[in-house]
Formats: sequence, structure tokens, C-alpha cells
Amino acid sequence: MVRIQGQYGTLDVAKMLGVSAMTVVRWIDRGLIPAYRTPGNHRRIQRDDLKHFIRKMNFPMPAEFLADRWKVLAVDDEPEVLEVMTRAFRGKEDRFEVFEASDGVTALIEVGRVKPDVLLLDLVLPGLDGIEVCRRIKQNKHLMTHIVAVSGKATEEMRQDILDAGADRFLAKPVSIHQIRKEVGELLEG
Amino acid sequence: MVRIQGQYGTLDVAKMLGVSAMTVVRWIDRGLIPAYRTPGNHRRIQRDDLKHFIRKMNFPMPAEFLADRWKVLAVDDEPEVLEVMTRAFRGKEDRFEVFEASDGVTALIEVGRVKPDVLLLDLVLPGLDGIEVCRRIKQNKHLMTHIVAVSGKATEEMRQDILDAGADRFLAKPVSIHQIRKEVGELLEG
DNA sequence: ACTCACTCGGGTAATTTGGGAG
DNA sequence: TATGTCCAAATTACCCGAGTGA
Repeated sequence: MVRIQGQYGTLDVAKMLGVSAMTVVRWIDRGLIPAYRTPGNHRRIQRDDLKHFIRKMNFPMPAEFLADRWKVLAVDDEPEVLEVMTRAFRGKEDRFEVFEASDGVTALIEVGRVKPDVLLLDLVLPGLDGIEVCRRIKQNKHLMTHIVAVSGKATEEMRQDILDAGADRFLAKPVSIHQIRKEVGELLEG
Repeated sequence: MVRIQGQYGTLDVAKMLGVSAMTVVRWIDRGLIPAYRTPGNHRRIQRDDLKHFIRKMNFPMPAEFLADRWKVLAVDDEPEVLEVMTRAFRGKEDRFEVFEASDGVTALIEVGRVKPDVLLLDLVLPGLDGIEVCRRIKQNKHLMTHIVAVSGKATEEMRQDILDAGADRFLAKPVSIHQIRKEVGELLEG
């Protein structure tokens, strides 16, 4: 059965959430999931309504919907910088999901786990070579990650090395919320 | 009662572990097993979360999970050593799935992506602190990874540092196929 | 031996979920 | 394939009592 894109039947939803179709019917009838009826009296659920329901109920988000939001991974060992990075996406939770890491090892594990669309990366992390990280991420066939590199020491030579290694953008500290929004926005639109 | 797609109710888990459903509820409420709620307030546990809990608590692994293949990630920058590591599982593809990485950055990304059950880790990788890697992996709540650390320089002091950092086993180079099979076998049986 | 805190199992009634017949 | 209704099974919150270890 091929249904029009973005419309689901009760069984579609049931499979996606791991419950029975009957349960989905009851949730709809209780008003938990908005739905309308076909002329033949079948229930139809719209994609966005289902997404909102899943968010509201803290269900594990199906992969099919996770891809809808841009995933951003923010990496810095200074808590204040991390705070600025995440605040750039505050109030935009419908379009962005933000992950954080404050050390290099955890950051790389998160890259593999989350497969972020954008990586905000502090290049100066203890025990990690930022240039090498950019290079390997760009080489990795499992990833399609844009990199916004951030550094405190910002010489023109360093900037060039980093862009050569595969970073898409370079920002000198201190970084502003406005800057981050602008760079990330440009990367994801283009 | 057949539930769809790797989701379990409290009684399912209780039967599997040989305790009462009430006890499972208490474990969930204490945060020992991650779970979410249906809109009707019933607890649901995901397959992987349950598997991790069973491993963490040293419960005997139920047959239902025993059939899963173990995921092994082999990491070394010397191709010959990597070859030995992977050859230890040749012909056992029905029980093991082997992944490889030959540099530290890619290795960590693979750890996050694959979430291996066992990591065969060369501690001496350029630009990466093996001790720190062990520590962070063991701290990471998304991972339940056994670590077999491998090193060319094997002093007793180093061995102790590594085990303190969270590695489960330590092997001195050169390593043999037999050694790897033995250590991995012991880790996964126990 | 006694308490204190904690864990586990069992019982209850009400609610939620799953399955089957039409 | 989905619907509406009916019934059985599962699950919940709550309470109580037994066992355990410090």
C-alpha cells in the first residue's frame, strides 16, 4: 500500500511506535493524536501531528523523523563557550537538535553515534589534533558533516591549514551567537 | 502477547530475568533500566537498553540475546597487527562481526557508530592517549564496551595504569590469534 | 538481640493495551 | 486494510509483610 507522502494509517503509526493498531485508535479517539477521516471512515494522521505527539510523549524518535531536524554537535572544553554554542539554537528546537561534548575523545565518539550535520569544533582540545580530526571526518564515508572550526589562536596561516584539512568555516574566538547562527545557516542552506 | 519491534513491557523483562514485575518497575524507577512511558502510563523498555542492563549487572544472558552477533572493533596502525586481530574471528562470522580502524580519530568515530561489544585497542596510536580513551569509553552511558588493550611497551606499571583506566584486559605485543580468542571469549562468556 | 534502611514479592482495584470475531 | 465492539491479558499505583545487611 502506497500512501500519499506525509500521511499515515493507524497500522503505519502502530509499527513505528511499537504498539498495536488498536492502541493507536484509542489514542486518536482520546485526542492525543490529531487525525481526520477519509470518506470511507478511515483515520489518517499527518506527519507533523505524529511528530509532535512523539515529542510530547517522549517516545524514542523514529529514524524517519530524526532526519528532519538538523543535528548539531558542539565541542569545547570551556563551559562558557559551549553555552554560547548551544544558546545559538535555543528556541529553535523544531529545526535543530543540539548535542554537546567537552573533551576530544567523547566528541569523536559522539560524531560516530550522532552523525551530526554540523560540528562546531574547538580546535585546541587537550590530546587531540584538530586538523587531523577535520581530515578524518571529511574522509569518512559514513559521515556528511559540515565543520565549523573555532580557535583562540587565529593566524592567517592556521586558518588556511584548517580549511585545507576540510573544515568548511573558521571562526576566531571569542565567538558570538550571531556568528554561529550565520555560519551554520549558510552551510545548511547551500 | 507479541509485541512489535524490540519493545518490552515490565512482565516480559521480569520473566526474562527471573524476578517479579514489581521489581522491574523499581529498577526502572531507580534509573537502572532506561525506559519510556506510553500515553497510558505503561513502561516500555527498548531491546538495547535491556541488553546493556543485563550485561552491566552480570545477569546470565537470555537465549533471545545470545543469538545476537558480537561486534568487535579492531584498532591498530600496523597493518600486520590488524590482520592478526581480524583473523582471530575468521570463520566465525555467524557469531562475530568485525570492524577495523587504523588511526585514532577514525577508531573513536567507529566506536560511537558501531557501539562494539569488544574493542581491541592498540594503546600507542599517534595523537591519541590510550589511557584517556579507555576512561572515556567506560564513562560513556551509551556504550557497554569491553576493552582489550594492546601495547608494545609493556611494563608492569603501565599495565596497572591501563587496567585502572577501565581496560578489561591487557596484552603485550606481539599478540597471537590464540591469545585474542581467549581473552575475548572470556570477556563475553563471563 | 535490636533497630534502621532497604529490597523484594504478593495482593488489590482501576486503567491500559492486545487480540479475535464480525 | 480499517473499523467498532467485546473480552482477556498486561500494567499501573499503592500497601503490607518478609528477608537482608549494617
